[in-house]
Amino acid sequence: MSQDHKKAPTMADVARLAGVSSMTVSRALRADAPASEETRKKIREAADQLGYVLNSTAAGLSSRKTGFVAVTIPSINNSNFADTVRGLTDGLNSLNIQVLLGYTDYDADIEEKHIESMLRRRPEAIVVTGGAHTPRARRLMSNAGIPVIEMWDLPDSPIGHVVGFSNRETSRTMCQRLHDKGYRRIGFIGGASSRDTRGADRRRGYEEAMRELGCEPRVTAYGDPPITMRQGGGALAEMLETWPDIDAVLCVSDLSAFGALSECRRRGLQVPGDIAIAGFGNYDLAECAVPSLTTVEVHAEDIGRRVAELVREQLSGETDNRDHVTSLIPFEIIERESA
Amino acid sequence: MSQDHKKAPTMADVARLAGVSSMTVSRALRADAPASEETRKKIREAADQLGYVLNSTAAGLSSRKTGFVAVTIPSINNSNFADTVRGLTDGLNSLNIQVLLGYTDYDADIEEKHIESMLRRRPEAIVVTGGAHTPRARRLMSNAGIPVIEMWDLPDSPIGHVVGFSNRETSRTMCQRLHDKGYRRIGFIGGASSRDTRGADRRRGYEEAMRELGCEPRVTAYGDPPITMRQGGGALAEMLETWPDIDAVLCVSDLSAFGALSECRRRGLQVPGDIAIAGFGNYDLAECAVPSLTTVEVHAEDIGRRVAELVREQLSGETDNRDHVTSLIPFEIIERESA
DNA sequence: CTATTATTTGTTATCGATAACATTTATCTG
DNA sequence: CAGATAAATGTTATCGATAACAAATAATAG
Repeated sequence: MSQDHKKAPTMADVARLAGVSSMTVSRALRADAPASEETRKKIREAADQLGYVLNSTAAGLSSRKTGFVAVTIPSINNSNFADTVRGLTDGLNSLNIQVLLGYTDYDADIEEKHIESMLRRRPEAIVVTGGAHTPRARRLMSNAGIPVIEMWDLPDSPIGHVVGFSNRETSRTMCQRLHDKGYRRIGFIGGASSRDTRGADRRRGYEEAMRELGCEPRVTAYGDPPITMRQGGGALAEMLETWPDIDAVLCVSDLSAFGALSECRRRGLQVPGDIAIAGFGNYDLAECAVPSLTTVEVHAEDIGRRVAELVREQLSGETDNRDHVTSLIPFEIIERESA
Repeated sequence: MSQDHKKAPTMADVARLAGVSSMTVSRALRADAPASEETRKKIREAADQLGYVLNSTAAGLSSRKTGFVAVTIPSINNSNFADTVRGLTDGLNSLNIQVLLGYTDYDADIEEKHIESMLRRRPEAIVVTGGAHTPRARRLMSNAGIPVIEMWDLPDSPIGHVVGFSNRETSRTMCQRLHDKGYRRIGFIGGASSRDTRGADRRRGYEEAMRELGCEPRVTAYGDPPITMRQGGGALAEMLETWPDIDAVLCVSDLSAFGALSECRRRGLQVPGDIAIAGFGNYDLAECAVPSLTTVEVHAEDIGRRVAELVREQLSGETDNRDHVTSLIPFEIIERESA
């Protein structure tokens, strides 16, 4: 139970106890390195007895393999990104590579800080969300000499590989779908700032689609990203104030869509009778809400899995980061009750 | 744009360019170490020019300060834990300490694996969720020679400090509240396995309270933890099958509570008229749902902040881990429309 | 049974920074 | 302005492992 007192045993300590050289210990504790089963056992016992835990800081310095990949996502508390991280983590698990996560809070400056401090730890690859970075962040990543992957977006000038989809296209498609169903006075609810670049892209797609369809765009920008459920409700109220005749609302995410839906219920508005509502992300919530939400499924976990694959390929030298491979992860519209 | 080719510049490279010793570079790049403003500037310029990024792997090996804390949480996609991580991250930020996160998926064996691989990286402290660990995990943490903090629970035999609350008590209190409101045939919806020890504690609290109140406990265990919204709906259906006369349901989390709520809506049951529903966690969802959910607010972010404080105290030597400080974070019942 | 090859183990140098100590340069004091 | 104190910089050893090379031991072939 004593702490801080005795310093942690080192490989040399284990070697001494087992009566071998520390190089043999190093080898015995690694699965791939050659060592006889006999000594392996002996060494494992000695290690156990001392409570030895490998110091991967030292190992990393020496071998130049730190065994982790740096990843930044905008928010920890977002089902979609969580799914991506899960796919990524699972995919890298088999390579014995861990994920070091940084949350940017949709802020490029925070992202830059994270990127820098993560790079200090010498990750074997870096994965970032989106294509909008500070110039310095771009430079840092480009010069790091490791694979760089941007995900969840299709940047105009990618740094390395890309795994994502067109957010613009998702809302264009959804608008088209709403139009096909006969809705004409379609509004858009999203965040007030463009910090959430994917949200901003969805809005852009909406505006383009509306113009192409000959409809007037009606945007209610409300709150800082990520726009919450409650803000979704507030936004709907504001929207009804401005355009009382609205007949459908496209929301930047399922969360705001649910907020809007709840606001409708409180006001006694029928969904989709009086107003249709569509979301984005296909959160659990979308399926479970009453009425269930029409939304966009983006296969977030697949994004993570595909990123993991690319990381693996690049680390094993099969691919070069300069190839700028772009993996499109297809999205799909999930039609449910709300629209 | 070239990668992999030139190896990253080292401190020695910067020193050479700036015409000083590498020790001076080391000092100049750290805020606390002594160095003249003049050389600082000169060195920063040289570092910029070379695109130098500190290698904190090497720094950590030498200084025995890795600048991060290991944290395990059951699930990344859980609003409560996300809040705790936010509080923790923010709190440690001022100390320039990062958080390395591991997700255990409510599995003690996975937790053990994470703990081991995290300890290899020599964190300056380790924070784990709950008090249920494998014997080996306990041993590893005890022997690591670093502060250990268990959170979100009140373990019977804590390893070091504890920051949490009694999950049992939350559901006892909620049961009492429901009873006060006149409900008597109160059911409980939770996961089928005891892997989620906090969920199991809540169930235990429910059962105790029911017995004390002279009511029969009615538990529907459904699905692996964490029980989802959809499973909450399924559980409610099952519960109504078994006990059609139920008049209130206490759910292990707001997610399952929302699922149950939706199921009620689909069946045309009034909430709280026909059935009252109470959740746990005070997710955004709870406030936004119609009807809004009565639930338990546990101040998850405060837990994280308090953990960060304790880490700071221990690293600065103000507290000793063997003191076994327990910080109780008070919870509260949020009464809303659903019960 | 010797020569040859494969397997296992050991030795030494090194990864890139910082601690600890030594030295030089600047600043202050009477 | 000498002597003492403080501030800035340099030197050397070290953190704990692994790579690269070398040696010893075991296995195989002729």
